[in-house]
Amino acid sequence: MADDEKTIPKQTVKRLPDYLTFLRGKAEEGFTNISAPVVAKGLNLNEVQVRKDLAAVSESGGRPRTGYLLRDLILDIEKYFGYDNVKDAIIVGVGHLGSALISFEGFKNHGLNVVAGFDTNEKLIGTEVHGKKIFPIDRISEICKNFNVYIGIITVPDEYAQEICDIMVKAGVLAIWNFAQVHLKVPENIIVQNENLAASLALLSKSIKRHH
Amino acid sequence: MADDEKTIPKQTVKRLPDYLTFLRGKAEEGFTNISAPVVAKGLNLNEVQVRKDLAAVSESGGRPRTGYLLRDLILDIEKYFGYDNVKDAIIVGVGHLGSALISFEGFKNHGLNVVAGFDTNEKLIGTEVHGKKIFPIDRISEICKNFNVYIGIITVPDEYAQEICDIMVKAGVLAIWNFAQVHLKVPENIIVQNENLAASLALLSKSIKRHH
DNA sequence: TAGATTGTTAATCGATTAACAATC
DNA sequence: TAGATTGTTAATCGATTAACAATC
Repeated sequence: MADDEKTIPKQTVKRLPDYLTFLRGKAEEGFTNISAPVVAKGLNLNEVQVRKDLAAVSESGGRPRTGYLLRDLILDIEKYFGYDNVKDAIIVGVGHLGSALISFEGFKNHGLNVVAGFDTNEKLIGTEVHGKKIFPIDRISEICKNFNVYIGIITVPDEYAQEICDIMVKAGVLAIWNFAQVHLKVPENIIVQNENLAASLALLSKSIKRHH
Repeated sequence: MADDEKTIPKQTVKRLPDYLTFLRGKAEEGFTNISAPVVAKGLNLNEVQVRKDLAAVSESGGRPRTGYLLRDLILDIEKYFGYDNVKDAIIVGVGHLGSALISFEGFKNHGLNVVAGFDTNEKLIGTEVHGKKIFPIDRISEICKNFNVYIGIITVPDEYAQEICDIMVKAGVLAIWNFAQVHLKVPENIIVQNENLAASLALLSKSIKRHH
């Protein structure tokens, strides 16, 4: 079987979602074509960088003078991320952050679907939060396996994060999005992405210091 | 006045919050010393990289064989980020995500303090969400100026994000943490950090594809 | 045609990793 | 002393930017 997917540089992959958001906005405004220089200006990036990024992901390429067909370009990026087949995820920990994420509209646009929430809180179990059912922790494995869920989101307090992580791994979860401020120990083949919100904000506030 | 702060590479700065979280955990476990190889193993990073990172931020340096004094190292990182003087921030948009962030415990550990929330919802105005008062949008400027708030968090629906951004800039906000999926237009001197949660999750789910 | 834009090759830049001497 | 660890210099790697020919 051919490896028909070009290897796209890591940094480029990180920028693709931003391009996608920007391009979708332009499409809504009624544009049908878009050029690299316009995208670069809009997102405050280097022109050549954008050109290379778009070239890397675009199947049909752009045309001198007119640029890219906006619709095709959007489809190419969506295809790269596999948005054609929606992926399911579970959220464990339906506190403030967890329930905010359950209801997060933005996921839809990126081919993601939260199928269920899990919590230890008896009052929550059996109820629905923003239309998603909440189950007890001990049903994680069963539900993940039945519904082929490979993505887990951890929004429990720090001290329970590792425990939940272990349960997820046993349940067949392959990728974990971790909001707890804990470094999770996982087998080699499992991918963990730590979302340290406080750290992000700290970095932002740090950047003020320099200018001020 | 001396530029007594070494310029630390951008990528190193990004890792510092992770070191901090890890080191604090080790301190709680009762360790008094820590070496670069231990940190590297714990966070799955290259040993030399950690050594360079720690050397960049540590004032007193480490010692062969014993490593760094854990307490000092933590203080050095905290000092670098300026955690000695807590910084205030406001949140505009007290929906699910906004109210989750208001209550987010993690901010404390990073020298950040949310002083107030703002919303258009009449039912919310005047109430408290997790102990923070909610004000109407038209009081953003007054409150930011009175309390010297330079950090703004945007958690409103996409279509209002630019409008809120403009109000913040006029109110003297210097750094904006944007959760809306919109590219904000700001003057040159204002820093915007986009937190595209859906995109992060998309990247994570993408990484599964490769291994699976 | 003239000019804007693409795609690509080459040059630069910064970050990571390797190698190693110095130290306790 | 032997061995682990630091700090630093050099080599490698990857990403960004510059330069430019090809194209419509």
